[in-house]
Amino acid sequence: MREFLKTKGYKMTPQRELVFRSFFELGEHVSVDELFDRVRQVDKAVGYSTVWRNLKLICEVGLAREVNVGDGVTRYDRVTRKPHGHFYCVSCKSLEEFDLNEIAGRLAKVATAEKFETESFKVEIEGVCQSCRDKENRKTKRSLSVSPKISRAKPSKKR
Amino acid sequence: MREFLKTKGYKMTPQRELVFRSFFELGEHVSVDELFDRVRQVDKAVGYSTVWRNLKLICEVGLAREVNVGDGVTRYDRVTRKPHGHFYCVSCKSLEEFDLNEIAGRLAKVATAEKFETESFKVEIEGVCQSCRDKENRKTKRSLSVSPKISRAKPSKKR
DNA sequence: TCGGTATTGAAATTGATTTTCATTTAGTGA
DNA sequence: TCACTAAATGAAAATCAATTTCAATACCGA
Repeated sequence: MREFLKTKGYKMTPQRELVFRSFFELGEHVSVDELFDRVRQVDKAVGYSTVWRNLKLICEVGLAREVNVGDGVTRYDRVTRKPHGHFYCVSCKSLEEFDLNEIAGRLAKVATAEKFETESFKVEIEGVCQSCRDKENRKTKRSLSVSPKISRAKPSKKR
Repeated sequence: MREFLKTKGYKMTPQRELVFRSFFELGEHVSVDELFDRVRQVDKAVGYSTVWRNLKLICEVGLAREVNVGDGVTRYDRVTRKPHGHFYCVSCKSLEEFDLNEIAGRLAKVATAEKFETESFKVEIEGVCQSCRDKENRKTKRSLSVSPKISRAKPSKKR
């Protein structure tokens, strides 16, 4: 890793190493905040911007990609050998992956047909996962819920 | 439209009508700012929040969807009969559509297999469109460009 | 070890999005 | 038509994630 970065003109620091390591430990769909929390568990002195910058760097060198599911927070997805899409559960906000093998091929074909030079795909399926659906069913059996008109509640957060 | 909204408990106002009309005139991938500008051309008195709220409302009643290409601005896409994906040109930031017919079918199959209740799909292909590629080619013939390390320039803006 | 450059951390800034609140208005029912 | 109530409006403020600034510090090659 150190060598890899060196060739690109970056230096290695303890903070950077910790951020990189934490990111790869956490795996998929990590937000800056999540990564920050993780890093802080090990070293309370690391600043938020350091985590942010290094996460960007991980993308920069091609080891991760941004993922945007429309809930207002950017997530970072490790770049793996296999292309994959995401199930995004609008209820519990969870993100699950599914294989994109065969679909990717078709997308590539579409792009080529349109003379578009593809860098990457993003495929998301939004909906409700099974466990949320089960929960919902149990609930509506008792009380008929009324949904509010316009609202997108967001949990608050402290840095 | 008026009747449609009434059944859902919403009132019709001149501002709302203007926002709705402007949105459908503009067509695809509209940002709040773009819509706001358009509305203002007709009526200088309409507030930004009114435009914003009514754009949300358009989504709420199912006539539009949010689209997020990761450039920091949410766009709103008219819901049409045909499912479509987007080409996002990372160079000129343009968004073009492509037909999703056959791919949508496959995605639906994947979702079903995973017991996921699908609400919608998002399919994006990121890359470089032909005209940008042409421009790029012409440029690099003269000077070898060096890309900056970390940077994401954003055009500034005034409300 | 030394020097130049990259990195860090705290705080400030940005820019989009969302909410607040006082005021106005649409639509309902008398 | 009139009055009333809930909804809508507009300006300004608040929020929130993302990004930049800047002074201090740490890497790493010579």
